[in-house]
Amino acid sequence: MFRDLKTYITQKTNLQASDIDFICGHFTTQKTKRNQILINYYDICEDYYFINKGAIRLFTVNKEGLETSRYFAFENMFCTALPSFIDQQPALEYLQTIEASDLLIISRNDFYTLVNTYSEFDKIYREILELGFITAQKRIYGFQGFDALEKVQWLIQNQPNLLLRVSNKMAASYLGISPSTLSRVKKKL
Amino acid sequence: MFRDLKTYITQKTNLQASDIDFICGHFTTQKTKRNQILINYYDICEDYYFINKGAIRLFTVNKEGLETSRYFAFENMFCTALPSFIDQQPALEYLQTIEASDLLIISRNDFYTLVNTYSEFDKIYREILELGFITAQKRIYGFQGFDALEKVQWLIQNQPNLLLRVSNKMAASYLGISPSTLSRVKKKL
DNA sequence: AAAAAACGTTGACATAGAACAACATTCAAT
DNA sequence: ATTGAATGTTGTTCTATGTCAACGTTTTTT
Repeated sequence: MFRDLKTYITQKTNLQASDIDFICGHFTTQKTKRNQILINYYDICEDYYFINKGAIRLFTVNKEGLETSRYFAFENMFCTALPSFIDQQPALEYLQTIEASDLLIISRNDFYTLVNTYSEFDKIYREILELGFITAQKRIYGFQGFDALEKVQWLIQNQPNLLLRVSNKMAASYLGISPSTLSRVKKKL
Repeated sequence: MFRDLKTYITQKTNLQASDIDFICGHFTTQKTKRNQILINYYDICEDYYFINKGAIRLFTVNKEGLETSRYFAFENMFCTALPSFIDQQPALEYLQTIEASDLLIISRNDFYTLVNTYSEFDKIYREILELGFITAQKRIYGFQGFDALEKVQWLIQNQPNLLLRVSNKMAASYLGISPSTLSRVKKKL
């Protein structure tokens, strides 16, 4: 149950097995169906999720009812509506499993307690933030001035899983292009 | 000289004056002219900058020689080419003062030493990362599916300083629109 | 103060990609 | 296995915005 999380923590820290067990003890499990909503638009995010199996999408819906996908997370990744988790403001976005998934869940309180208790766990959080920051940066900069074809090529380079695991529609809304354009571009590759 | 930095740290931590003095002792000062390059494209970023006075732009130049602006920082903000600072890879971007500026500089080594020595300083770094992450997110999501007018309105809402402090050209390259379009859009506001 | 360079504005034109629609295909639930 | 719904594809049309160029204005340099 905690096998993958233990591996994850072991790889990233020097914590002892007993500490890792203690940390894992703060997580509960949840099995979800496909397309199950974990966080709603006006929810204040209270949990951090670790994906044992499955995939999570972060997306929002604009006033015209159009969905835009913000982020996708897969196995062995931590994922949540981080701005809301940090600031405790309404998420203004949805968190949704897009495949039947096995999740490990830790509450915000427990998470920050661990961060403040174990400097090694703090390092994990720091790494998540650093990585999240870099990923977000790359995405901004990768897309700046790119046309549709270049965006798709960038995606294949930088997140090759994504096009294989999610629908064209979702990928298109992640790239900020229309599904038709994505369809046309794919033929040119 | 360290007045603003001391205020900054005092506001964000519970550190004693003596600790704050010790921390400030790791910073050196630098006065720069307008348009002075702090970090070059292939540099590995070794320093963190705190802006006492002035403004810094993070930008890159694509293969066609076109500049795109990535980030602007002003007084009382920390700023660097963070991905390179974190990973010690070539920056692939430039850091440049866009006004005559007074900077405080701390080396990466000293910075991480402080982060690992003072849990309170670690919190500052964590806040920088959290804030950087949220800002980057907001920028991605704020721009997704926005037309030129909406982008400018977003900018006025979220970073009102920016349009006042930087040239149209730089603002346009930050928004991912052409200077002509920005000029036209501004008339409609 | 003069000259040069950079920047901002505006018009005319070109174009990538959105929108819409029709049809084909795949998926998912019973 | 069958059926209905969601997704993917492709053609046509339309629009926002880029590009280019000309001109005016501001800034920088000498």
